[in-house]
Amino acid sequence: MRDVRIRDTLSGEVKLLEPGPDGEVGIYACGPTVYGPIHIGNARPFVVFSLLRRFLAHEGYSPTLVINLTDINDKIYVAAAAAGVPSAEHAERMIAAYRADTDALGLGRPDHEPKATETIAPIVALIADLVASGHAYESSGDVYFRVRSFPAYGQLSNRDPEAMDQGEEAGSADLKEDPLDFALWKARKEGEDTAWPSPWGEGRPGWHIECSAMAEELLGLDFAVHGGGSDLVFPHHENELAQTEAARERPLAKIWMHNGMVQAQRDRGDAEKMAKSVGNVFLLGEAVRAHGPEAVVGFIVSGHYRQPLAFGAGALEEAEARNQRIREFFREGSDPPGDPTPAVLARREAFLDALADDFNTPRALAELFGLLADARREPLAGARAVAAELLGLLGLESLAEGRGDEGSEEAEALLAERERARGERDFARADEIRDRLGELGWDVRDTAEGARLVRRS
RNA sequence: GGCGCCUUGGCGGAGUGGCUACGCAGCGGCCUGCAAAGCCGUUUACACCGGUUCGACUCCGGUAGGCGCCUCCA
Repeated sequence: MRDVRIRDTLSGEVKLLEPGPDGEVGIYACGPTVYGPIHIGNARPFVVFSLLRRFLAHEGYSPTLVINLTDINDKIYVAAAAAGVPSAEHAERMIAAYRADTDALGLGRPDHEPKATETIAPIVALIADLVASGHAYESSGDVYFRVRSFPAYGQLSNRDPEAMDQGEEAGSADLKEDPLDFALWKARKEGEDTAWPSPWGEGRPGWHIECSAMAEELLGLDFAVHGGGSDLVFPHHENELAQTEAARERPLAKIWMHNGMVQAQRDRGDAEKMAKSVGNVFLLGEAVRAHGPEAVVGFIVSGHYRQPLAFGAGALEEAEARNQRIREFFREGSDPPGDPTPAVLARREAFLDALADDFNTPRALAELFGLLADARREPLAGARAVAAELLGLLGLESLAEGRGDEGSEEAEALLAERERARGERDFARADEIRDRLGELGWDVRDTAEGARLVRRS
C-alpha cells in the first residue's frame, strides 16, 4: 500500500490521502443532473473517479465510491414538459440512458448511486438541524441557508463574500434575508409535478443540500475525497461544505478533488468548455458507438485529470491509434518464462508511483509505453503480465485481450490461396487476394512463421 | 470588475533548476517480392520582455493571449 497524494482544492496543496481504520477510503463524486444524455465532458469525472477507486483497491485500500444522481431539478421539469411526460418518468429515462452510456465504458458501477428523490428524509432532517441551530430560516415555505452565520464561507473557492456579485434567482429576492443566502428547500410551485412533505410545507430540496445529505448517509463525515468537475467548486461545493460544517461542526471531506473541463476545440488556442448550453457537445453514447469504449477512456486518461483536456477533431482517432499500438504488443510474441525482470518491475513501480502522485495518468501511460518498447526490443519475462495489470488501472484491460483474429473459412481459404500464389511467385495474384481480404476486413501479415490474418481495426 | 488556472516541438500531452517524457502525424532508413507490423534515425519545443543564478523551459516580476468560476453546469 503506497502513499497516495491528491491535490486538495481547499488548501491548494497536494495532500496525503488518509484512509480510515481498515484502509477505508470514502469517495463522493458529484454525478449528473439527469435531464438529458451525457457528453464526453460529463464522462470525465465518472472515468477519473472510477479509476481512482481501482487504483486504491489495487494498492490495498478499501475504497467506496459514491456517485450521485440529481433527479430533482428545474431543468428536469423543463425537459419533461418539452417531452410531454411526467418529470419523474423523464428522470428515470435519463438515468437509464446514463447507466447504459457509462456501462458501455466497461469500468463497472460505483458502489452507490444515490438519488435525491430517495434521500428526502435525511435531507429534511439535515435542513431541520440547520434551522434549529440558526444557520437556516424559513420564508414563505422556502428555507434558506444563512450564509453570514458561517464565517468560513468562501474558503473552498477562495472568494470573499463581500465581493461577490450576488446574482439573484428570480423571485426569491424578497424572501431572503441576504442576497448571499441560498435555498435549502423550495416550496412547491405551479407546474411542478413532484413534491414532498416537510415541516415547512410541500416542496423539494435545493440542489446543494442533497449532496450533503447523501454523502453523510453513505460515507459519514470527514471522509477521504469529495470530488467533481471544477465547475462545481462554486457555488455547489462551497455550499455543501458550508451546510455540513455548519450543521455538524465537522468537516465534510478531507480532500476536495476537482477535474478540469473537457474543452471543445475548433482550432489551436480556440477552445471552450463543452457544455450543453453552448451546444458544442459530443455525446458519450455516440462516441462509444463510433470509436469504442477504449478510445473514450484512452482519450480521458491521456491528460492529467486536473488540466483542461482538448477535444478536437481526431481526438478519439488518435486515442484509437494509441490503443492499437498497445493491442499489437499483445498480438505479437509472448513473454519468456520466469519472474518479471528488474526492468519490468522498474517500469511497474514508475507507473504506480505516477498514479500515487496526484493520479498522473499521462505519466503512467508513458511508463507503460516505455515497458512495451523495452519488451519489444528484447523479450522480457513478465512484460505482458505486468502490462496487462497496469492497463487495468487505466480501464484499458480489454486491449490486452486481443480481438478475435480467427478468420472465417472463406478468409482462411483466401489466405491459403495467396500463399500458393506467393509460392509460385505470382505476386499479382497474391496482391489481388490480399486486396480481397482487405475488403473482407482483414490485414495480412507475412511473418517469419508464415502469413497471418489480422482483424482490421 | 473579482478569484483561480494556463501558454511546451505539425497535433495531443507530461515533467524538471543543468540529463530522451510519452503518444499521434510527417520524413529517411532497416526488414519485406511489395506491403503490414516492428525496429533505428529524424524535424535545434518550452508565448514575449526583464530579473535571480555558474546555469532557467523549470524560480521571481511584468507584457500579451487563452481558459474556468462568479447564474444551471462534470
